[in-house]
Amino acid sequence: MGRSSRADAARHREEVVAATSRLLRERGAADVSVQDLMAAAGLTHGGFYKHFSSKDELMGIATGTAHHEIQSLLDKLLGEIPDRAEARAELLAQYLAATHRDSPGDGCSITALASDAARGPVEGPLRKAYVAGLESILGQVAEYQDAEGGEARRRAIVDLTSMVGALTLARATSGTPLSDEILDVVREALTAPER
Amino acid sequence: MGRSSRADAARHREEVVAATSRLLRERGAADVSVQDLMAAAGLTHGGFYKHFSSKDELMGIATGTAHHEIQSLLDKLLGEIPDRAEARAELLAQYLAATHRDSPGDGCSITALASDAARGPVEGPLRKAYVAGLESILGQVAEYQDAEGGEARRRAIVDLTSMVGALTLARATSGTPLSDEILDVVREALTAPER
DNA sequence: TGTACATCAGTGAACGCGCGTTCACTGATGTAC
DNA sequence: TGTACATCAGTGAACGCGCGTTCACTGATGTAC
Repeated sequence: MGRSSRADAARHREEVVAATSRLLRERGAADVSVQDLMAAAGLTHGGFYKHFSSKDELMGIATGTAHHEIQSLLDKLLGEIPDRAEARAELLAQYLAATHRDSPGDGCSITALASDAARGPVEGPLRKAYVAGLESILGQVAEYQDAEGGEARRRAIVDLTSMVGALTLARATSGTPLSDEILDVVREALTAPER
Repeated sequence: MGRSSRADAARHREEVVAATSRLLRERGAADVSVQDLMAAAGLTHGGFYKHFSSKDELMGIATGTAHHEIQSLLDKLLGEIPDRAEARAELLAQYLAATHRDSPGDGCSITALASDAARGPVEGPLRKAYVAGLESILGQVAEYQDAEGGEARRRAIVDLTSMVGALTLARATSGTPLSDEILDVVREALTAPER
């Protein structure tokens, strides 16, 4: 084989992180192996530790990458739709959709990684990155609310918990009629005019 | 050692199922081992297959046991408080509490096992038991609503998704101020008078 | 009630497997002159 | 620009480990008479 150029090595690292960000959301930390992740960049597993100090460290890095991807989408959507209420309705429509339910790999990291964050070690890299990202995303969801300050934050918490709960249950029941029903009912309830 | 009596064997089986029901909710299916579960009944791992055909089968049985435990609690609470609105408020108070967040082992199986159901095989015993229990529990939560028929079901879906989302995020952030904030904000939002 | 024997719950060693991590090695890349 | 050498990204075998599952065995329990 022989040594790769610095540019190639940097590209390999990025490919591994990107693949991890996707597979981590799809399968969870326990079900992605170092071998899988390196293979995603066309490499064998041995060189892993030239890039990362441990699997745990990569889990933290990839959690941050996944969160940043979602934060970009939130920023983009709010930038495209000036009216807050409309932007919020569009966010809910995209979030509580069958497409989102069926592609966790490029979907919301808050929902996809919640159980890994809850069950992993409190001081672990994944948990730390998860919590930091959640705080940021909560701030972004608050900007979608037709309110300011504490009230905007409270509404953001209510919106986000409903979104996470609905997507979580829709995924747990996917393939059954209940799954679509959950998405539809919650989306309609959250966008009902009396709110 | 020698053979155990039928009564002892039946007790052992029950102990293993009970321990699984608890540990499964705490750690998830991948992080409970056959050895752990047998040890909980004071046994060694070898005899496991005298009781169950596979670890997967036990995961399905224990999911059902956990669901039944929650269903009993829901029944009991509704039986004790005649007024539906009061019963619902009490349910929300108990569900969205630090105590519940901190003891997943005897807490809501819908929240605790959602990611195992979502990530496991669609035709696996755990997923099947999970979905069946979710339908039943949804029916019970509908009885807490001040409405009938489709409207009661819709409100139950909204309540349950909020409860699941809030508990999930509170657990993912436990130990931080945000965790308590999520429980408080969602509980207050769901029990606000204008609802 | 007592005896002989079959049953089978539980034991503990063994199996193949995949995991995260380590390491001696290879050889193209990067650097010093 | 060309050459000599040091660097280090990637390889693939090896490590110890815990897993789910199998199995020959033990000996108390359950049953038939």
